[in-house]
Amino acid sequence: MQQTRKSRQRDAILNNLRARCDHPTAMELYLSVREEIPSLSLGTLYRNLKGLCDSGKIIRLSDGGEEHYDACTAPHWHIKCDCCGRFYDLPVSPEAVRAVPIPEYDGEIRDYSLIFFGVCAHCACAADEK
Amino acid sequence: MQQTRKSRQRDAILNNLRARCDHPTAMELYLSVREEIPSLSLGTLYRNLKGLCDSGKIIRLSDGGEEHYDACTAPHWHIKCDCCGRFYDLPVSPEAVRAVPIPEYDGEIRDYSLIFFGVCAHCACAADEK
DNA sequence: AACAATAACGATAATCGTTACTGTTATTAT
DNA sequence: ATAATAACAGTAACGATTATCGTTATTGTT
Repeated sequence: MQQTRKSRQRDAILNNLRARCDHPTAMELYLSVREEIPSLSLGTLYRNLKGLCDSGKIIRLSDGGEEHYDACTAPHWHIKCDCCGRFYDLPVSPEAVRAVPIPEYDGEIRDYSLIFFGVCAHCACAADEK
Repeated sequence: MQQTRKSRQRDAILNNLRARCDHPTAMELYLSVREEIPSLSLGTLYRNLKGLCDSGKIIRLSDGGEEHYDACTAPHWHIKCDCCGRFYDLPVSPEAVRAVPIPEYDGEIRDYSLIFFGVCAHCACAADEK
């Protein structure tokens, strides 16, 4: 098993991700953490992101292209802008979370991923200006 | 704009996908369609999959790794097995679909993707046998 | 039916996000 | 302090997807 020892790199990665409200890609996070630790290797970033996901400290957001990462593990959903590709938080009440019906299934359902798609306010404005 | 002319390759791809109940990856589909058209190029497959997605004739299922494709466009959800990685249909009633709460959002929500995760019946059985 | 325009093709190279490998460094228990 | 090894930096490899390019096939027009 891994990630038993502490490391400055992993702390910096997790702290950086926790301090931001966007949902950066690995590269965006890499460039940002490099401002603090210029020697950070991309392999180290990916290795730690994987470990942090496995241990449930961060969440991976998938939609075909690059992965995005989120350090907020409280229940909330996301919207991805069809236009700019960014992920945004979509705060939902606990009641809404509970309202998602868990289907009958001849197996075991453990979790789900719910991502909305649309146009963010920023991109909608940009379109109006044309 | 593209995909204005008909093509034997695209028809074969779409028909193949419609005839199956699994949710194949591009490579799985490629190998299958090649049995009908051995000269089919992988580039042609990807180009047509993209076009078919854009025109809404098929659906792309994303979860980090390879993409999976589904020719069923009627509303239904999916479960991905944590164990074998396969996607399965999860038929849901129209009422269940309507039960998903659309959050308030300062932009425009157009669609959503809901994927459940768990263990399929097949993998659960395999685990029991150990 | 022949022709011209070009969408679509097959083959293959390039791209790019991610993972694996290798020798070195840093953490931790003894 | 020492030894064991997790974790690192640097870099090569991987794999799914996309782009390029010369050729083929479809389609509207003579």
